[in-house]
Formats: sequence, C-alpha cells, structure tokens
Amino acid sequence: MKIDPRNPADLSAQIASAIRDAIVGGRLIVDQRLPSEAELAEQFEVSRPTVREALKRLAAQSLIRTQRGATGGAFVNRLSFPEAYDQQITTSTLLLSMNAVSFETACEARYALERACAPLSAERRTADHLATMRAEIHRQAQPGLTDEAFCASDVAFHRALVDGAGNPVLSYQLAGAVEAMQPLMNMITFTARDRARIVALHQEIADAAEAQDGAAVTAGLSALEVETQELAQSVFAARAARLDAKARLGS
Amino acid sequence: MKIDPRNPADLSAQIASAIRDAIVGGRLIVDQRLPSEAELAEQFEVSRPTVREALKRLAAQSLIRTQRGATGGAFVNRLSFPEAYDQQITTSTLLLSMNAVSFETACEARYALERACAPLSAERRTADHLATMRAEIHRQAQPGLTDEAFCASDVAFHRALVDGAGNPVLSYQLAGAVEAMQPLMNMITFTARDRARIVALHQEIADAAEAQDGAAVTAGLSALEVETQELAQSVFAARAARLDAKARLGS
DNA sequence: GTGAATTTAATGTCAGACAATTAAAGTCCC
DNA sequence: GGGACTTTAATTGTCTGACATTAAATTCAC
Repeated sequence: MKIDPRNPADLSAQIASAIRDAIVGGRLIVDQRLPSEAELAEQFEVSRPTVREALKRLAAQSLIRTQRGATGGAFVNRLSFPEAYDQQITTSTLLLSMNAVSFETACEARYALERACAPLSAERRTADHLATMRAEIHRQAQPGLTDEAFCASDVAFHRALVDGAGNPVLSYQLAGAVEAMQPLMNMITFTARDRARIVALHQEIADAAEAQDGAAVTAGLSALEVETQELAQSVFAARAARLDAKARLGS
Repeated sequence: MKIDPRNPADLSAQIASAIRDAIVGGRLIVDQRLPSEAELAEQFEVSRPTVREALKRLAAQSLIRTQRGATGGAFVNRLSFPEAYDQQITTSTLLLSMNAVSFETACEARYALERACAPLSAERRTADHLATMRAEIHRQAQPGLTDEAFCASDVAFHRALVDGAGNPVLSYQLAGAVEAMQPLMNMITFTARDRARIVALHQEIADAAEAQDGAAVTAGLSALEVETQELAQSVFAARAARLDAKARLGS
C-alpha cells in the first residue's frame, strides 16, 4: 500500500484511494482495524492531518467507521443496505436535479425498473406488503392531504410493491429510481380528479398483487406511467402558457 | 447554515451535513463558490483543519470540487453521470461482497432489471450499439480468452444493450447491477461448452435487437438467466463436493 | 473478589506557520 | 498605448506541536 510521493498534489486523495483499493480488493476485511493515524502518517510519510483528511473521505462513503478511546481507531465498515440506500438516494437525486433530466426520461426509467419487479413481487409479496399498500391507498384518498404528503405516500406505496419481490438487491437498486423522482413529482399540482385516477390504478395494482397476477401488476404500472406522463405534460404545458402570457403582458 | 456547538462530537460531520443539505436543498447552486476555508472556519466557529475535513467528506461524494490559486476555492460540483456511475459501482460492489448476497439473488436482480431495458433497447438501439454487441460476441468466441476477460466482455455486451435504450437514467441505475456482478461471475470457471452456449444466446439477443423485437430480447435474457443460474449452481456444487472430499481425506 | 481511581492509547480539535499555485494587478520597455 | 514581464495577493495544501476527549485496560484500596 504505497502512494506516489513525486506527485505532491492531493496526497489525501491518493491515500484514500490506496486504502479504498485495499478494501475493495479484499486486502482489508470487514471489521479489521486500520493502523492508527500516527502509524499511517509514518507509513505514507505524511502528517497526521493529511491522513485524517483521507480517512474522512472514506468515512463519507461509509467504507470505514471510527471509534475513540484506548482500543479505538478506524475499522473497515460493513456497508449495510440502509447506508447504501441513503447514498444511492442522495446521488440519484442530485444527478437528476443537476443535469436537467427531463421528467419524461426519469419517469420512463422509473416505471421500466418497477415493471421489472412486478412479476417477482406478485409471486412473493407477503400479507405485510399488501397491508402497507392498502394503507397507503387509504391515505392517498383522504381529502385534506397536501400534494407533498400525497407524493410521499405514493413513494411508500411503490416501495412496498418493490420490497414485495423479496430481493434486497432489487430493492436497493430501485430505491434511487423511486425516491429521486419525488422532487420532480413535487413540482406537480394534483387535482382531486388526478388523485382519484391514481388511487384507482393503485387499487388495481394492489388487487393484482393480492391475486398474484404478475401480468396485471405490470399492466397497472404501465397504465400508471401513461397517466403520470400525461398529467406531467399537461401541468408543464399549462405552466409554460401562463409564463408566456405573463411575458406578453410585460412587453 | 448553522451547526450545534453544544454537541462537540464530530464537528466536521456536522459541517459537512449542513453544507450538503444546502446543496441538496438548492440554497447552493451548481458552480457557486463556497466561502474560503478561513471564512467557513470563522462562520462555524471551528478551526481550519476541521473545516477541511468537512470539505474532504463532500469532495469524496463529488459534491464539491476545489481549485487552488487566487480565484480558487471550493465550488459546488455538477454531479456528472460518469462520476455517479463510479460511485454506484463502488457502492454496489462492496454491498454485494460484504453482505454475503447469494449469487442467485444478485443474478435474479440483474436480469430482472436488464429485462426492463429490453423493449426500449430493441426499439431505439443505434447501429453503434449493435456493432459493439457484435464485436463483444466475436471477442467472446476467441479460444485463448481468460475467464476474466470473458467476463469483462460479457459486461461490455450487456452494457451496450442497456445503453441502447437511450435513457441515461436507466443506464446509470443498471451500471451498479451489471458491474457489481462481475466479481461474482469471476468466481466461475467457464468451460468451452459453457462459453459456446452463452455466445449463442448473446447472438440470439443481438439478432433480436437488430430485428427490433423486444419480446425476443426479453426471452433471450430470460434464457441467459436460466443458463447462468444453472451454471453457477453446478460450479458451486462441484466446488463444495471437492472441499467435502478433501475434508474427509484430512480427517 | 470487587469497585473505584489511574493510566494509557487513540481520535477529535486547535493554533500558527509555510509551501504551492493561480489569477489579477502593476510595471517596464518599446 | 500596448504587450510582455514581474509582482502581489488570495487560496488551497501541508506540516508541526499541542491539548482535549474518550473509553478500555490496569492498578490499587478495601
């Protein structure tokens, strides 16, 4: 585990990279203790602050955890699913918001991925997943719900559907796709009529899941995608028209 | 943008969190310059090294980039797709290798997600994507190829298929699922017979993509999944038997 | 033996300094 | 006046040395 001392740029990045490679490559295993900061500083021939910056980089990726005290130090962290979820969601959300990804593209990706889970979820969903879906549908039908709460409930519904597939890897991969859509969805104003249609489709999907009819779940999701795309299109068109009218008035 | 000075634990994590929230929440926009390290230290009432540790945490997530020199500083970074890919792949790979995810589970997730891209890819794939797929098939048929190179080519083939859907969000989400499988695939030894079967299925998929037949691409992927699962099962079973025999001999 | 006090080793934080880098301002020659 | 060169200032990158904080191990009194 060595770094290039000739390139004096970004020593902490180089050190972080070296340790990361050791972890990914299996030379450092889970729960193994790294040398102390002082020892690492000696090994890499840098100062302790530089080592610390490298360790903080790794901590930010949940690759290590640190513990204070006599037997403390930095330990290789077992990357847990919840930690990975969080990182995925943050990354996906930023990626979408910073790259002017169209609603259409994001929506297409989300429903394509969700349909991938449909057959598995129909087959394996437990009573628990069904109950969560039903509960969220019930919440979505409440009249006084804010748009934001409606979207949050929508995410929870779809999450239950995805989790129903009983494949944690699938749930993890989908987390980003589903959650990252929420900020985009929050830009939409849902009329009572829109909500009724969405709730009806959710009902359809839940019924299909209960009947373990994968094809019907898939069909329901496709219908929901069409509905969502049309809704978004009309909302954005109306908004553009309003802006246009305002610009004319101003000129 | 304030932190809690009463909790003296992990000041750098708190500061990183505050700045991250400002970025995710849109209060800091892309390419905006953050205050200098000295100014941040004053604002948060901490020392410069502490601020630096916080900034390195954010840099590790590609949320900021830094520039030296007179007009330098830390800038909010536009998270690019390639950067997001890398993070996704690292996270996914570690998640799988550290959590004893079975080959079966990972493989199921991968093919489920890939099938989600099949109809879109069949419809939209360009001549370029087809050419890449054909080239990788040709490479896979070379006799002297190592198992590792065979796996790498397999990943490239599937990547081209996924990219064919022309949806960057989909490509991004799939990157983790496909690439993270590679270490698991590398544990398998492919016989010439195995390779021939896989190449034949790849051929089938490429033909279907060329004919823009989404259903046939999906079917090909499903057949490939069955093939891969059976192959893995037999390899692992044989390995377990060998270990068992060795244990008996030893006792 | 058991519980409290002490020691110790590690991370967390600070202060001040210097080096390296980069762009802008200033200066000089033509 | 204009262009090439020099200086300067601002900022990050790194180092040194120190102290604070934490928590486990050890010691010691009882």
